[in-house]
Amino acid sequence: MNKDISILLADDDPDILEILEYNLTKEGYTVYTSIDGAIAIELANQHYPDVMILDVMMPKISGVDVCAELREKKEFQDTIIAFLTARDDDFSQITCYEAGGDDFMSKPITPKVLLSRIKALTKRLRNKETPNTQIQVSDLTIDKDAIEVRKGDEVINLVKKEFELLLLLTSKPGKVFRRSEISEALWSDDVIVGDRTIDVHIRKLREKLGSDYISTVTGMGYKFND
Amino acid sequence: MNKDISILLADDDPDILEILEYNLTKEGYTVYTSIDGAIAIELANQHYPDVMILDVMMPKISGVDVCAELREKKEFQDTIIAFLTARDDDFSQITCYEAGGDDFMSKPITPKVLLSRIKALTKRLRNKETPNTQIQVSDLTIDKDAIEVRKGDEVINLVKKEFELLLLLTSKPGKVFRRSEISEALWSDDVIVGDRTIDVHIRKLREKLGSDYISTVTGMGYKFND
DNA sequence: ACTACTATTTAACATTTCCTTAACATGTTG
DNA sequence: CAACATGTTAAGGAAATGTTAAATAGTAGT
Repeated sequence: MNKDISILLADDDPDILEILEYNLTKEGYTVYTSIDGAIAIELANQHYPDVMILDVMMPKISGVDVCAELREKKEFQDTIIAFLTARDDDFSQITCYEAGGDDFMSKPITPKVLLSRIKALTKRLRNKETPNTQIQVSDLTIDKDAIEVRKGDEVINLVKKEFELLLLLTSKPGKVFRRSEISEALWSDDVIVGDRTIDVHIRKLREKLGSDYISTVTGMGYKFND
Repeated sequence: MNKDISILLADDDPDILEILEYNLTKEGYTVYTSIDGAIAIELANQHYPDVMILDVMMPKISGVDVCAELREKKEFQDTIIAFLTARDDDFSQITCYEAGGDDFMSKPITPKVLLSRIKALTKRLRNKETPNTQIQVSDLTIDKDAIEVRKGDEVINLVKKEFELLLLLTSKPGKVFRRSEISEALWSDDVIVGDRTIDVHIRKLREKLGSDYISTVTGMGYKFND
């Protein structure tokens, strides 16, 4: 469920890293870990994680400096960066936010709290997925979103049942779908359609697409030619 | 500088309210205050603040309940809601995040820290709302801020539901939105609208915009033609 | 709280679209 | 060429959508 979200953890304490990595991985996040700021920057530039959890106190480069440096670059403008620190005083909080941090958490922190915090932070991130809505088969483009089929420039308008039937057949080009399979896929169990019904829909498809796409295998069913 | 950002504060301690209101107002935010959860909900529905800072412990309705209730409604999906509480234990933090909270702060909090926290929270808000307040689709200009649509020079006045519906459809021109999607986007989960309700809104849109923009895909839904 | 007003939803009915069927034609297989 | 499977056509009816008016909910002003 969180497969598409990656998190970079940076902390100089290997124990903390391990605990957090374990818990985040278990939730389905992709996790990168680093034990200092320099490695964190390197990993960030390599993987462009969605979320970074930075310990403020780290050898070489502090979390705040990591954040400030990355925020300079356009690629990290939308990365969510949160800080983790033992020092819970005003000064360091403000420093963190000024460096461009999005959140601030104080140690000790339980994995449970960290998780719900990360969920809150990524909630907004989540809803910009662009699933592959277009399918290419032979010279046809099937657009599931637009519920339409294009053949070159020409837009072919199919009605619901025709579209569903085409989707089924093209889901496995070359495979012969027997009538029973088609019936199962297009109609609910309690509906029993007459023998000619499927034929008629096939005919409409052939009429609209051209007669070369779908072929009949007598006694077996229909298939979409690849 | 923060003129365009409004903040709703809810806390049962008038002193805290006053201190925070003073400091936030000084920074240029528009501030609303309420001493309990009921008033907070009322004010929220009236002003649609960008940020809400809720005390968890409040008479009548708790901050968590306020958050949960508002999050039900689509209008508050993007509102930033942060909690303020004296109880800093795991349990209440998780409760807060589960209720849909974006941040969690523990009292006592200095105005300075609160300010930098709010800045971090609204940072994302700021650069998301400015650029695309106007959308161009075919020959229509949709202005999210002014809630108005222009067709050439002519201003077309849409009411709220019509506007929301148009926004949804134009968010992905060409994509067919099924009734269930439309229903989900325009109404909260607990409201079930009758079958003809969506049609009527579509009809109004066609009446006002012209009938060529929105087409029906029988059995599937509606789409905005691109 | 009352009124006037607007927005939203519903219900009833009209219309359109499309799915299914029946009847018949044509094709395919042994 | 029989027996069966599939193609074709048009028509009836079911389902989806369009339309209208009226009921209801929500808002603003007094």
